[in-house]
Amino acid sequence: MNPMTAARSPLSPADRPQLGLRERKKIKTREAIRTATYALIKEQGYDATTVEQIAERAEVSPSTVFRYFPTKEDIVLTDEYDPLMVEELRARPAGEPWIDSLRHVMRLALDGTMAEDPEAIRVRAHLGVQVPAVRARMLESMSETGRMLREAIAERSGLAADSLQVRVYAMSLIGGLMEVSMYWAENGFEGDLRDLVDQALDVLDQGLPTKKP
Amino acid sequence: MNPMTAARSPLSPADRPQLGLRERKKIKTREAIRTATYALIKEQGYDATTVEQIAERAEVSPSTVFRYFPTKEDIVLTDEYDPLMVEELRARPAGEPWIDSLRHVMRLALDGTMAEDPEAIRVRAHLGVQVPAVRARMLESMSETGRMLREAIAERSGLAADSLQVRVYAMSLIGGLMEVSMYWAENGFEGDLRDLVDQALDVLDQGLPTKKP
DNA sequence: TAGCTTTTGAGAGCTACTCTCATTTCATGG
DNA sequence: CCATGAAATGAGAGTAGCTCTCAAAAGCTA
Repeated sequence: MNPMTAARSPLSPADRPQLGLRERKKIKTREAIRTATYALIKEQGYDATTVEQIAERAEVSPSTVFRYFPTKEDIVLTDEYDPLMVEELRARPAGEPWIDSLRHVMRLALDGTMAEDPEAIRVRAHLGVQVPAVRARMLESMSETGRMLREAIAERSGLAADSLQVRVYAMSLIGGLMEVSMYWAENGFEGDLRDLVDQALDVLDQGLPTKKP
Repeated sequence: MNPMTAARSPLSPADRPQLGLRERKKIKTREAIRTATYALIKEQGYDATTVEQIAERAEVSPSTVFRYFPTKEDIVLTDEYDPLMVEELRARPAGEPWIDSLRHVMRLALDGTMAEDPEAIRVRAHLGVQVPAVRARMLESMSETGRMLREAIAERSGLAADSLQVRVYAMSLIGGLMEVSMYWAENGFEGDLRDLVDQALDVLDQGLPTKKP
């Protein structure tokens, strides 16, 4: 799920001789652009950072930046994990309630990311709160993930993946999960994100705890 | 709620002498810009329509267009209803389950819009499906509405409006409702949008119908 | 090393959007 | 009804994201 996923490729460094020099260079360039972007944003903020500056620091031309990332927001947000998560989701036992499957997959993704680049996850959430364009792009990319979710839900519920019910349900999950990282960032990154996700999934599964019976 | 709300001001035409000439002109200009935009988009599509063209057809300068609408997307999406809906929501009896309140308010807004400008509602949904930027802006504006929703939910649930639970719940409703208009547009605007909203609210309230017990 | 393919850089161009400043247009009190 | 102040407009320059084209550079293959 996007806002809480790794920035750096899981196949990260370029020290793998089985790939041709060309491929290795491409990976390096990608990383250079991202690193430069993160650094500049940390120094100057998102809006004040231009693609030209990013290109300069990454030692490539602006054209190349756009060749690697379709938009400036994508430099911050792209992750290579989503496809993996979908597989993982599909691999869960068919009898398992989808909320549990989701819980499992989310935790997996979060753990993986935390281990690899605990900074990125925070930076993203933070930018999501501050920069509308980034938040928008985040929602976009999450709703793409939502489309995949549909199928998993459909399989388990017996409903059609493109039925109104399944679509609404999937998108409501996405919306709820999105809000978690917003909440986390707005409250100074307090607490363990994974616990927050758990709580959110409880709400999404069972509704709000009824406090006045 | 945004994507299904009126394009034209509920206080529409400029034939109200109690307002000064200045105010009446402003309303007229707003309408001229919106009308021009809708027409041009119908002719050429969203991306092919430039702000310059809009300005020309509306007989104002491009500067003026941006003075009235912060972004091009806003020309299509802005509505003056959201505040009204929040009031309406708050006016519902305190004992009523919020889902019913929401249902009521949504139906109200939809009926109002249908009566005033049945075209706009379709155009918006359609653009939401086709143009990522518009969809993004739609989501943005809906999540603003979601912030208001929080308070109504908080009042009725006894939880804090800014608690994780309430925020997640509110945003999941928003996500679900957003998906309705996407679904509607993608399926050729078949069926009554209000019925679809009703069905969506059922799902959001009770979860998916369990078809294999 | 020669020839082919892919990647890159340079640069022109478009458009959304911002800002400034002079001009016009409305409002108002004498 | 006109003079003065306030608000809205237009013109224009400027920025930045993003696209496209084309020629040079770099890696690949034989």
